[in-house]
Order: sequence, then C-alpha cells, then structure tokens
Amino acid sequence: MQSNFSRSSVQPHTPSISASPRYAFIDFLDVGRAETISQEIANLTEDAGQDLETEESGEIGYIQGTVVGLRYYSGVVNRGEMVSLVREPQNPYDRNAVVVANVYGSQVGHIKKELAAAMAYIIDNKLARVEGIVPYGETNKFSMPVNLTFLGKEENREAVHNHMRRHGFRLGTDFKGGTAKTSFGRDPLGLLKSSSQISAIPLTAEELKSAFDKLFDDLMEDKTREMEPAEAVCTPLLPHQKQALSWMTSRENSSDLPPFWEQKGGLYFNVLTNFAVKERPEKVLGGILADDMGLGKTLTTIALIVSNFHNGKPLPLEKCGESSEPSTSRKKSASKGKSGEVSEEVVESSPSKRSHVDSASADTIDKDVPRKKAKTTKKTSKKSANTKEVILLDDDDFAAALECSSTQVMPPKKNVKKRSGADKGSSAGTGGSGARATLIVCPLSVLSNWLDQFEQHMRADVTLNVYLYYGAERNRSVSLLASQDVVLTTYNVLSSDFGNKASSPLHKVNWLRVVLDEGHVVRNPSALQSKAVLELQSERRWILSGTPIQNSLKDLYMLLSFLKLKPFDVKEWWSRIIQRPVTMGDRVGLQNLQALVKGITLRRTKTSKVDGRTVVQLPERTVFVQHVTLSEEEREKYEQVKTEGRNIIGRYFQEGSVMTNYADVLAILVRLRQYCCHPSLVGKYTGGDPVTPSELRERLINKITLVLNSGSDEECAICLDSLRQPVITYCAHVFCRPCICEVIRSEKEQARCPLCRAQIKTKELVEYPGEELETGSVTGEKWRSSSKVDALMTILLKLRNEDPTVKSLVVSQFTKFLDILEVPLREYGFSFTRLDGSMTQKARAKAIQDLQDSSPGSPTIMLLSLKAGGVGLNLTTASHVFMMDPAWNPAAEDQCVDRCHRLGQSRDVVITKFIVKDSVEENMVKIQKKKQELVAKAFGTKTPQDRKQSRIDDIRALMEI
DNA sequence: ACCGCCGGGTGCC
DNA sequence: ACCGCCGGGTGCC
Repeated sequence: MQSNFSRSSVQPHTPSISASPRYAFIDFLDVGRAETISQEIANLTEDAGQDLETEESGEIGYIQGTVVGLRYYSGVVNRGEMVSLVREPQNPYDRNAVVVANVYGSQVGHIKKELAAAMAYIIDNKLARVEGIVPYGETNKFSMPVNLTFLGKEENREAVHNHMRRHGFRLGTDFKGGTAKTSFGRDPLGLLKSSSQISAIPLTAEELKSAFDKLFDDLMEDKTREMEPAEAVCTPLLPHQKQALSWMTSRENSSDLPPFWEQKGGLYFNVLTNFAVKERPEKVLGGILADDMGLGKTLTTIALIVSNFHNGKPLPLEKCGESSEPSTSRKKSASKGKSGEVSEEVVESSPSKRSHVDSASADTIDKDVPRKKAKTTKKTSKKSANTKEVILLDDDDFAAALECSSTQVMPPKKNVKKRSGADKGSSAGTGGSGARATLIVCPLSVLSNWLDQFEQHMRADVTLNVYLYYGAERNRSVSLLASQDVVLTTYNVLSSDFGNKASSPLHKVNWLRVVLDEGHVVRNPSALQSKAVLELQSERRWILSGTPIQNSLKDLYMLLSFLKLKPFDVKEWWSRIIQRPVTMGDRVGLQNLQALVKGITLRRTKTSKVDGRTVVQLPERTVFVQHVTLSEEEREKYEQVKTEGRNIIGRYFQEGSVMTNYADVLAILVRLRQYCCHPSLVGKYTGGDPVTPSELRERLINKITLVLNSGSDEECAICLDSLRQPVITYCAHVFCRPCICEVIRSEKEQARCPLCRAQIKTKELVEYPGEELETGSVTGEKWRSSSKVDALMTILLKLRNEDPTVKSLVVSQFTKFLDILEVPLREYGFSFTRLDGSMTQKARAKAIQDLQDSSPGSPTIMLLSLKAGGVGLNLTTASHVFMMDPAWNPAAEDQCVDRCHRLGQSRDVVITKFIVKDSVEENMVKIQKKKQELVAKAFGTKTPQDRKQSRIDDIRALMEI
C-alpha cells in the first residue's frame, strides 16, 4: 500500500513537446552521435519533456518545517536523511495535505497543516519542487523537524517567496549558513549535502566527460575468478567467459545484502545513501553484463542458465542419450509444419532415468524437480507424437527459417527441443523456490541468433526446453511457460501482451531469471515497452548490452529500475542522489555513481586483458577510401541538381526557415547523395508551390517516401522509436500515426507540430502509401551503369580472380541501389544474397545462413542495407566490406563492419569506402571528421541553439553555400 | 505529549 | 461563574 503510493508519486511525467533549455551535461554526452537532424530534434524534445522538473531548477529558498503524525506510520528516517514530499489532494481531512515519505517509500508522516496549506499551492502549480532533509530528532515519537528546500525556475522565485509570506512563512535564502546546511551526522560520503554547497571544486565538463567515458571501464577487479560451465555446454568457454560466468553466478547466488547495504542493530543501512529501513532490502540478484560486442555475451548467458540453477548447481536436464542409455525410449514425430518442412523430432525420455549431467547436484536440488520435470516431458511428448502440434513456432515463415537453419547447419543435433504441448495445470518444472524458467527478451533481429546459439553450444544428448514465445499462435498457458527451461520472446511481443490488459502470461509467471538482451533498447521510462519490462516478476534479472549508456546518464536509471536496485529504482532518489549531483559536477556524486556501476556491472572491451593477453584477438582491420570520379554526363546532371537544390536551400537561409523546411532540405541532400551512386535512384523533383490539395498530397507522399527510403534511419520525434504507421504532416514532418494523433488529441485545437510548431490537424495527416509508389523506379528502364557501380565491379572481379573464396558485404543506405547492383552481379556470375529491412524474418535468416555457409558454390556477396538487422548479426564468413555511400552516422558504419569483424573472423578485414570526388559525399566525410575531432577535444556546454546552428552550418558546408 | 489544546467541573482559604 | 483555575482526555492530515 505504502509502496504503491510512493510509486505513484514518482510516475514519470508525460513528455511534453515544448522547447526548453537542456542541461549542459546531457548535451556534451550527446555530441558523439552525429545523426539526422530530426533525430537531434527528437533528442531535444525528449530531454525537454522529461527534465523540466528535475533539471533546470535552482534553489529558491529554504525553511524548517515540522513532520507530524509519525506515530501513525511505520516509515523510519535517520538523521540527515532525505525525505520526499508528496501532495495528497485526496486526503479527506485536508486537501492541502503533503505526505512525507522516506527513501524506501514508506510514509513517515505529514507536513503540519499550516505549512502544508502554503506549500500545496506552490507544488500544485509547479512553481517549485520541495525537497526535504530531516536534520535531527528522528527518534521523536510524534513529530520531527524537516529542512525544506524549494527548487524551481528563477522566474518563479518572487511568486514563491510572496506566497509563502502571505501564509506567514519566510523563506531563507542564505544557503551557506541557513538551515539547509543542518548537520549531516552519519554522512561519510557527504552526499546528503544540499547541492548548493559543493564540497570541493566542482568537476569541469572535461573531467566529467572523461569520468563518464571511463564509467564502464576497468570493472575487472575482483572479477577474475573463473568457473567451468556445466557439462551440458559443449562449447569450451574462453577465459574471459569463464570469468563472466563465475561473476554472474556469484551475483545470482549471493545471499548477501544488496550492494551498499549493511545490517546494523535491528536496521538495514545503505552505506551509499545513509538510509535505514526495518525490512531487509530485497536482494538484487543479477546485474549488467556490458561486454563489448563479440565477446560472447550470449554464450556466457547460456552457460549461466545451464550451470546455475540454484547455488551453483547445474539446471537438471533430461538426457536424451542416443546411445548411452538403453532404457531410453525414443519416439520420432516427423510431422509437417504448415510450411511443409519437416519439423525436428521430439525425444521422450522415461521418467525413471535422469540426466547424468546434473547428477552431481541431483541430491541437493529440490527433489521434486526431476520427477515433475520428467512427467511433464512425457506428457508433452505424447502430445507431440500425436502429430497434432509439434512445432511451437507459430510464425510459419519464421519457423521455416529456423528449420532451414537447424537442418542445414547441424542436422544431427536435437538438443534444443521446441515443444508446444499445452499441459495446463501442471506445476511441473518448478524448483523449490517455485521458479524454473529463464525468460529472454530480445529484439527480433537476434531471436534466431539465440536459437542458433542454443543449438550450437548445448550438447547434442541433452534436452533443454526452449519455448519460442512469438507469433500469433503462441501458447499462452502460464503453466507451460513456467515449466520451460528457457522462454524466448521479443520486446514487441512482451509489450503488446502487456498492452492488452486482458492477460499477459509472461507477467503471470514467476521467472527464475529474466534476461534483457540488448537491454539498452529499453531506455525511455515512459514507453510501454519499459513498463512491460519493469512489471515482470523474477528472482534474478540481467541486462546484456554492449552500450549500456547510449545517450546520457538517464539511460542508466531505466536499467537500475529494472534491476530493482533500491532506492535508485525510484526517479526522485535517482535524481537527488546521483543524477543531479553528478550533473552539477559534484565529485562525491560521481564517486557514488562509479561505485554503483562497479557493483553491478561486468564490462570487458575487445582490448581488455585477461592474464596479460587481450580478451579477443581479432584480425586486422584496414580501411581504404576509394575515390570515384563521375563521368562527364553524370557530373553535368549532378551539378544541375546541386544548383537547383542550392537555390532552394539558399532561399530558406534567407528566410531563416531552414529548420522548418527540414524535410525539403533532407530531400535535396538525399537526391544529391543518390546521384553520387546512380542516377536511377533519384525520384522526380517534387518542389514548387502546390496549387491543389491533391498536388500537395502527392508532394507529401513523395516526401515521406523519400524520407523513409533515404537510409537516414529516421525515428519518430515523439516516441523516439522506429516509425510505426508513418504519416507526414502538412508541414512535412514524419511521425508515427499513434504518436502524433495523441499529441493532437491532448492539445486539441492548439495542436502544433512538435518539430516546427506549425498548426496540425488529424485529417491533414498523409499516410505512407507503401513500397509500391516509390519514386525513381528502376524497373522498366533499361539498366545502365554508373561510375560508382563500375568502380565496385572492377574491385569485385579483381578480388574474385585473386581468391574466389573471399566473401564480401556490399553496404548501401539505399535499398534501390542494392536493386541496381543485383544486375551486374548476376551478369558477371556472382552468387549473392541480400539483407534489407523489408525482408521477413524467414528471408533474413536464410540470407544470413547462405552467406555463412562456406561450401563451394555458396554466395560470396551479401547486399546489405545499412540499417537492416541492427546489432548482433553474425556475418563472419565475409572479410571485405564495401561501403557504397557515406552515412551521416559513422557509428552506423562501424556497427556494420563489426558484423564481420568479430569473434569467429579468421581473415583480416578490409573495408572499402566509396566516395565521389567533389560531391556532398566528400563534404559529409569532412564534417564527420570535424565532428570526431570536436568530440575528442571534450568541449563543454552546448545549447540546443548551438546545436541547431551547427546543423545549419553542416547544411551550408554540404551545399557549399 | 515530561507538551498545548479543548471542554467539563468547579468556585474563599 | 458572562470569569479563572484545575485536571482528565486527548492528540496528523
């Protein structure tokens, strides 16, 4: 009840779209990301929306107040502790009531009514926030003092002071000697100090940035013990993976108090925050595995699942011995899926026989486990034998893709058993604690990777029950899910289940372990996805992420929230104890942050050392820039388009309307970049003032198509996610339909475009018509080459001559360009595959499979769309990468290269970047370089205006205006 | 709360 | 006795 209450008090605010200054700290952390303009605007709105409250307020005044009614509540508070003050307008005795709660969320009392009456108006009207610290008197039975600090915008200072004075309260402002400074008895870290009194010299922006960069570095100490995985894992672990396994196991089995908690007397103290509670704080079993890509986070996690069921004992698994166990009865059921492909067999093992894999632990683990487990299996198997429901993969396409992968790559392996039995009502599989299953949530793009990896790393004669909870026909039986060893699902499935309030089976299961793969994708706490993730019930929680902090310190909040690392899972405390002090340059705050991260994170980079050797020895990686000179004809056309574009953009500059005409500017730049690749890419020109509504409509459709196909990886500026049901406004900005409709709904007649503040209406939104209406159709025209295509083909042919086994990735941001490249590749007899965003999972899996196949005659080239697939793809058979066009975001290019330059790559990797001389492409590269230098210099504050200016400067430079 | 406040009991010393 | 004083009951908002 009380915790419910405190939770509601820290509900994140609905992001508002008003422009507002941002914090310097956030700004310079963002600098590394050179992305599209709209993304940057999106970032602005994101930060503005979320931090209006916490981040732009200064101290307005302080006063000492009284907390009363202590005897009615259980919340305890110590000398020097922070308390939160929450309005309670529904209080039947006083609608001005202000509740005082301690950091643990327990109510301590109320603010005395006279003061509450004065404060209520100020809080309700957001003139200021009020933070409280209890200076002494914590043992009082009936009331205690509290030092209140009012924080708010400078412009509200007068109003706050006047209002308080009208109620007979005089706010102090002398923070150096005032009550705000009241003694902090037990405060070894000094973190309870009011932020106005910075103990030492504040950190400079430079120091802060470097500290931040290093936040996740060198988290190796005391994490060097190694642990062997259970026998059921057939892949030998590398030393660093054994260390991770050991660390993760100890994090899961620790019966210690959570990090930073100590027991003193009858109370539990948090040494970091000095808070004390009566109840033993919930254990935090888990943490963040933040190893670099390619270090084997997946394998390590599989090893953890299999090796640490309870207390370091392996997960009891059936052995489906092909030979060693004579008593094994074995049934095959080769039924067919709808796709017509043969499903894997399902193996039944008799209940009396148990896997030898877990024999060592059989005695110590809850005796119920093996028996029940075996029973379940038998039932399931019988059902399966009925041929009724053999494949649990409900998405036929995807199922087919997986079939293909399992039959082609490792035909004999049957260790990952996918079952579909619906043995409802069975409590099978639950251990003593009631939880057996591990839930893995991942982006769709790495789903198949997880299944492949389970197949690869599990011994063939052991059955690990893995249920893929995906697709329309997914089995929603809670008992079925709970009885699995592993349930695999995607963030989308999880949040759509969660959104349909009716029932979310995943939220009804008590998981042994929940693993968030690529956990950084959940970072906006107000997104449904985040809520869905936070509501999962689990004993242990893990986040896997190569980049745990993507944009700013705030990202970490979401992760701590998921891990339930109290009190940082509540926004107010996270802000007061960590984010605000660090942002303010407080050294102690930073120390605390570092300690926090260190306690729960393991991170190794490709260059981290284990026993003096780097963790991973990757082959060399060399980058060549291949300059391309346009033919005379191409150059003529290019210059013509450039002049047109420059005129238009020049006019925007004169009008000062570059940002409001962003879509046009982007369109022009895209057209130029397309010309650099191939003239057929370019759609027809859509400028000029529209006359009729249908012309306007057509123009908008052209624009949205251009934006969506520009390869600039547009995000919706409202939800910051990839565009869903994209629509374009009359002011030519693109959003998800649900997002922009929500804005219009809430702002009613006043609704304005979040990006340019133009008036918008629901009926004026124009839908994206889909791929069919794309501009610049390639088909129909007679195929012709271009200078860049010729340059690529020349190199590819030379490469094939030298070594026909070499495989290459040909990467472009324009899928249309990939279409064009297919023609000469076919003509010259190259066998190739293709991977782009429009492909189904089945097709993607097959494309990857084909490329990874190294038998003679297998494809040697993959045409790859830059934004396809995201991270996690494994394309290690390829050792050459051709970047056909420069990306706005160099990180996207690196990521692409990392798909082959990773663990498992045996050859040196050669990267060739094609750049057209004297063109936007060359200018883009220059700007990229300049940006990287700036980042390296760790510059200080940068306002959104500066940022916008630098964007405008970029456009100038690109267009040579 | 070893207080303040309220309201009933009481009323020379 | 329309007061003062005493002492018991009571007590967040």
